[in-house]
Amino acid sequence: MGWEAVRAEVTRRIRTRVWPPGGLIPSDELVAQVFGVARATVNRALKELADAGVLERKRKAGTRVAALPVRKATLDIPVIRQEVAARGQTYAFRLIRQELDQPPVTVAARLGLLAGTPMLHLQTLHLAAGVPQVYEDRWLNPAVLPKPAPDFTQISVNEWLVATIAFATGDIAFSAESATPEEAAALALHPGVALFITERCTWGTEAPITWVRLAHAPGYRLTTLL
Amino acid sequence: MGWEAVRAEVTRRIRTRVWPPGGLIPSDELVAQVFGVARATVNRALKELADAGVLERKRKAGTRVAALPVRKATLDIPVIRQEVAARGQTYAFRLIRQELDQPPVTVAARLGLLAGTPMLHLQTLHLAAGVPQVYEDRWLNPAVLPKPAPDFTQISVNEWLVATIAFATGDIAFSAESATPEEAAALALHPGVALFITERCTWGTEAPITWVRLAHAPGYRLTTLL
DNA sequence: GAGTGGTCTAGACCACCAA
DNA sequence: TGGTGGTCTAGACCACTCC
Repeated sequence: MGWEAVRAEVTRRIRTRVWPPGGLIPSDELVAQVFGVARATVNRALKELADAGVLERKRKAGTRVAALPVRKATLDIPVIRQEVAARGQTYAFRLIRQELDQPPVTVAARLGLLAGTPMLHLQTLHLAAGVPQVYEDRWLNPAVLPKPAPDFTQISVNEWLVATIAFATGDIAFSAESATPEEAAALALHPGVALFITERCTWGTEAPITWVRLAHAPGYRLTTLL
Repeated sequence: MGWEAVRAEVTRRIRTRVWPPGGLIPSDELVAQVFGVARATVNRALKELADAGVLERKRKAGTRVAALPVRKATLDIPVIRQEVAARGQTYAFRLIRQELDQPPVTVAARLGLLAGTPMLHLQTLHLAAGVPQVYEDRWLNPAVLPKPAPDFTQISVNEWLVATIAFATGDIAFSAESATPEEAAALALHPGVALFITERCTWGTEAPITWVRLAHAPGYRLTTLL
């Protein structure tokens, strides 16, 4: 009996209400004895279920079946080039603007920078098979750039970042907004069209790195398994 | 040196290009010797990094630093009531319609049902502090209902499902769409406004369960840590 | 075929925290 | 403060897959 079998049997007992929602299940030790496996194997299985939101584990308090399980889904955030390539289309990007400027207060605040700090403002259009797909509005902390700075007309900022500033932390937000005149023009759409927006904030180990807003052309769907 | 320390040291070596993108890193065995820990500890740390998309592991081929790391983020899909309650607002819902009908072919196809199969069509409005938040359009397989059927004017379909049909699988998709006249009316908005759409498909162990489309009022953001 | 990661075991110690 | 989950170890066997 492997840890997957343990997980299967535990979920079966939960589904069939042998272990009802909100109820305590026996300790790892006891479960291990009953199932005839090592405690580490039970631990592995129950940890997995806890990560998935099915169980709640607390030292001393024991393991409890979640009353209202919060479903957790794992999203893949792909690099745009790969996403386009995966559909068998040719990828291209166009750097629309690149200049040092003062970011909006909202952006500076989100990154934790002083409002007056100048940042590199980059606007990029990403295309699939020649058709505009994503309009990217990015503010980049110039402090993270090497000297001389990379040529962002040749390598997209996004790809330079993932290849260079490895393993930063950050957060991400998804929303729906009507296309601004600027976005509509870049994506060749009518203003007001509903756009899927991805907004990302990234910090390195020492300094804020970048804030970016991606406006996806209509038809874009972010999907995942539940 | 615990597994978190191992993970930290490994990410440091990747960040500092000691182990460059695309390159092989030493075998678990060797890393364990060098770090002076058990192989299981190394395995735990490297598995974590592989799950996060930082490493690619293959038997015999070894462990490789991902060339273009695909960021993975974990989303929490909360029950609407909890989401509203978490903001300190009172939750309410209104069942707008409930009738047996033939689902659109797209819905039947997604669930893998014959096009002619009648399903329970439910439309629900979810409110926070009296203000419309989410318009829910749901098709439910009547085969999963007990007899007599629950009173969906008293308990929301969503909550009845999570409490009853435990541990189903499914998929979920997010997109942005302009409000249909129906949605605009229900949410008290102008037609054409950009709405954040969640579309979910759920299967039980034996039969398809439900297809649901949630239209979120403007301002809704789905956020997570990267 | 052989090297690698995946898993299991038995035992141990520790950190946490509800009782 | 004792019970519980979290982690580590040393050793073992297995499954996969590249060579």
